[in-house]
Amino acid sequence: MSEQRTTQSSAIIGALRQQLNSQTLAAGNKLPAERELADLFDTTRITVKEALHHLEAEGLIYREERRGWFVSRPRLVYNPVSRSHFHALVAAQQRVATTRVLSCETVLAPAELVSDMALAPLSRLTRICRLRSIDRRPVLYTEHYLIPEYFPAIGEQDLSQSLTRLYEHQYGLRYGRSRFDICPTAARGEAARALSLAEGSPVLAVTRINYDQQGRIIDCDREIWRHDAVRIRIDSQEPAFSG
Amino acid sequence: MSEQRTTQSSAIIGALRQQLNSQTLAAGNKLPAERELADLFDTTRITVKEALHHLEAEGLIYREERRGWFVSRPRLVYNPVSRSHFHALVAAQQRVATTRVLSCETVLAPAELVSDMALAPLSRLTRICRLRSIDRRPVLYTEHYLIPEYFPAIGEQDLSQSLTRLYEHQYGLRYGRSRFDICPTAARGEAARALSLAEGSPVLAVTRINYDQQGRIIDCDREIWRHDAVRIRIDSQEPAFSG
DNA sequence: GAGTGGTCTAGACCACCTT
DNA sequence: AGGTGGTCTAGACCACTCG
Repeated sequence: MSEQRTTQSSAIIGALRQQLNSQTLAAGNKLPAERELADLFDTTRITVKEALHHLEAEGLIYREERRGWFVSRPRLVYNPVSRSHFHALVAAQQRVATTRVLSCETVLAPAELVSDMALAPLSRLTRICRLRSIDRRPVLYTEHYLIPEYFPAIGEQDLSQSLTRLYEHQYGLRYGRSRFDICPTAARGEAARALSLAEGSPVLAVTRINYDQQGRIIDCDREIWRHDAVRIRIDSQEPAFSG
Repeated sequence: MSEQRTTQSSAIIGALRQQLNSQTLAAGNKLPAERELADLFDTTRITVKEALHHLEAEGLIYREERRGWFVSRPRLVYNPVSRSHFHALVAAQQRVATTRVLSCETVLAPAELVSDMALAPLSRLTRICRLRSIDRRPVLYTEHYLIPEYFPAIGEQDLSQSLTRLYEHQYGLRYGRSRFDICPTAARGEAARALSLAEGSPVLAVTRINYDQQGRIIDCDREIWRHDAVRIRIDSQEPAFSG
């Protein structure tokens, strides 16, 4: 029944958790350096890291590469099904959103998308990469893959706005049904760098395949969320077998 | 543009990833012991652990406490909105499901549920804890909190079956709407022990508040999934602002 | 240049699982 | 009893960020 063996690292976790709960360490604050914490708790950096990784996994703190550890802010409540615009959603939760366009180019369709989007082999897609921040902290890296035929000259548009809105106003395309995949995994490559995450940090990947109102696939988007920055909330009105 | 600095740990990650892709290490296999890997790659256990944690975060391998590291099986594709029964869902994906009832007792309502479920302070709830496995591997720990008045003598029922079915057939209660929260976090306490996860391992928490067809809250359930065992898939038929 | 985390060495003892 | 991961020591150098 031992609720928790008191290891050194769990003692550190407990102490920090208390400081976090009592707001002594408030959202956005920087934690003391790992070496400083090691001195404070009279142990080594490895043990301190162990404790920090634990709190990171819980989402209470986060890292920025070589900058230090920080106290997480409340998670954004996000409903991928409702398609609310990112900036509006963030504003509604009293936070400040920014979007930075990283790139927009034509690329060979990645192998997994060829099958997911039912493309001809060696198809080309327009890829738009963006980085979105809340309160100046990067929390979401997105890649949109568009069928080029439907979106001529999209590179000349303002891509920092809602793409959903752009699709509709500029190209007359509205979403019909979509398929979402939500998958906990690890940050790698471009996404890790953009989010200033260490390779292998836990993230939440949301992949969406979008159809228009005629049932044609029009694009696919991959969202990589910092795992501690988001909570997905979905309201279902009627269960599948109620009728 | 350095795609990946070649640290020792990334070399180990690469080597293991290759073995995993080529099925040399096939799903369910046990990896060599950490000490053995350290010898193999001529490094220390800490560096090996670093690499293993990385692959664990990606969901390619998993740990069982003090038993070793194993190759993950394909993720279960799960749609929480559709409410399909766990055993049926798993069988449809050519896997074998088992359910073990851990406990069923009356408890004081946890503080967060008092507000989420709009209960009177110090209310009592019936809590049912279960552990569900796929192909003999525990992957899902669930806690159901029921309003006791609606479910008299539920402790005498067979609780290893679908509770949804039991609600309907035994108590005449059918779900109306529900609210889901999906949140990546870390395993703690009872859930960690039941899933034989180390405290702090990443998990996916799915919390659901269920209303019946008259709009009364009837129960709340918390699901803790091993993060590498599941992929959530939701098909949306009509976006919120299409009509 | 100072400070930070990222990586790494070469060990050690302990708690728990398997046989 | 022997093997495994869990925890820990006491350092070290490197790469990157920031002022």
